[in-house]
Amino acid sequence: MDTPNPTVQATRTSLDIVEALVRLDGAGVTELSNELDLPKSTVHNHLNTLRDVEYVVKHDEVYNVGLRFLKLGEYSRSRLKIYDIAKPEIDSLAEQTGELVNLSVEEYGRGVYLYLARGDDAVHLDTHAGMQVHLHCTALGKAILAYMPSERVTEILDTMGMPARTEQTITDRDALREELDAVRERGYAYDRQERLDGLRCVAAPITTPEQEVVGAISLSGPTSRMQGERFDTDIPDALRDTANVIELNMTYS
Amino acid sequence: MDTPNPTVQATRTSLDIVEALVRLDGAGVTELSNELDLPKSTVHNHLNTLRDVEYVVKHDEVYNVGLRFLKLGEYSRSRLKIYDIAKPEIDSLAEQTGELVNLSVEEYGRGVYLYLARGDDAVHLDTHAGMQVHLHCTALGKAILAYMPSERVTEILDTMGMPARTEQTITDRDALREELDAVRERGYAYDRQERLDGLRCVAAPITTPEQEVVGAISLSGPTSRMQGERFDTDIPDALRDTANVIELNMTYS
DNA sequence: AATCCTGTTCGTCCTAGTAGAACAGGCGTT
DNA sequence: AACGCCTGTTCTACTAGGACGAACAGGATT
Repeated sequence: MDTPNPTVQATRTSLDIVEALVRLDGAGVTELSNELDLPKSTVHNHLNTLRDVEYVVKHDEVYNVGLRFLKLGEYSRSRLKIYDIAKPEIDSLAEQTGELVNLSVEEYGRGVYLYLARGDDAVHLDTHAGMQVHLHCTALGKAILAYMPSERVTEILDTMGMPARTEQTITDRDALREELDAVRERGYAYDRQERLDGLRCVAAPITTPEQEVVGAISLSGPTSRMQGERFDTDIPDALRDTANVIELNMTYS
Repeated sequence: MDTPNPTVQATRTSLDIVEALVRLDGAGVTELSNELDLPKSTVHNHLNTLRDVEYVVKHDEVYNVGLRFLKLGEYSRSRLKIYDIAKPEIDSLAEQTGELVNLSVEEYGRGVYLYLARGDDAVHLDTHAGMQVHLHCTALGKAILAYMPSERVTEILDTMGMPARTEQTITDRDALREELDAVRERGYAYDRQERLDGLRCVAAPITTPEQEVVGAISLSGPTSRMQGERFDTDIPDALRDTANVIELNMTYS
């Protein structure tokens, strides 16, 4: 899986260019050529191709990614059964609590946000659909890790590492393992400012009847509102309720 | 623009494979090989590459597009200023009218839906974010075409044609030109079952102070509810109001 | 007017992607 | 239980075609 099998360099280059366009928020040929350390003509060829297939647009000597990606992105999300089913439940939980509620799944060892629902008092974060996060430093991630086979957890930690995001981030494997044990016992996971200072989250896993985890839902809020009974029981209960509804709808449809 | 300049074949192939994965809703190597008329090993190489860069996932011998596209798609949309600004206005218009309200822009001669807001009574259509439609058969499209330079309209009609979608679709150029004149006079466009039977839409363009069109908003509903004063004045007025708010926010921000 | 940016085109060399066949493993059938 | 028929994967060779560097063309800035 990590071994570089026979592979298509041109595809890598094209996608590198697309990613650079995102990173630079639009760019010209020369800029990309410098950024990626490729000859201008190569960059130009790829951009021509991407434009020809209508994946990239050009306005006034500035290239950018086109809306074909929107179509693909929407498809990549909607093909996941969990998205359709969880969306309305998450919406109502957000409205009910006023907070920010998220749906995410694991892909390539990272958590990917599928959908975010904002209640009236929801915090404003950098989170957005499609965003990737490390699993070890989020409630979502810990909820997912806790219900994964132990070997897969090891594998993920090996490849992704456990970088510190805040002072509170768990960076020790054994500590994380203990935390995951606790998550399994409780049935939900906490994030106490482990990814962002001032932010606390609670997350519940979504599993199949066979106890295979397919994703997680979480609720995020400022430390000020996330404490006491609300943080200890009310929100966890609400999340587990919602998770249960989603699980039921997943199995019977 | 249509001339096949020096171009990267491998990139085309990779994207062909991705599109085939969407079309087939997930597929195996052999299936793709048949669908695209390519050697199995070539398909396999591309899939390996796409998997290595984490754009494609594989579950049980079935390949599918991954969530990296979600990230790109969300970016491709959110980088358009009109999206951020129009979204809340459209949400409130949908809530207020109970119908389906859409935001779209033109790209490569087609209309692309950026966002859809559903009111309580909204019709259930095939429309989804990222979907592409012909401009000549939708209210959205006609609102956009009406405010485009005439040569660009000709160019688009030349490359895209004017296929009939229903009995009502305008398939004659002169008739369309007249319709576009009427749109400019009224300030909004109609679709009277021209794309889908039983569906009527009203659309208003979003323009810059220099009268350059940057997109359009539309409202769709069943013919039963889209008639009389509501269809003739109420909804058009509401759309123009919303469009004006969006235009103002676009210029002053 | 001359310099210094762009983006684009051209032509060559050799890489590296394509193609086809052979291999390996599961599943279902007989 | 052994066969055939699917998969996906690996291997090897040939040569198509993509990477590259330099040259070209057009604006803007000086």
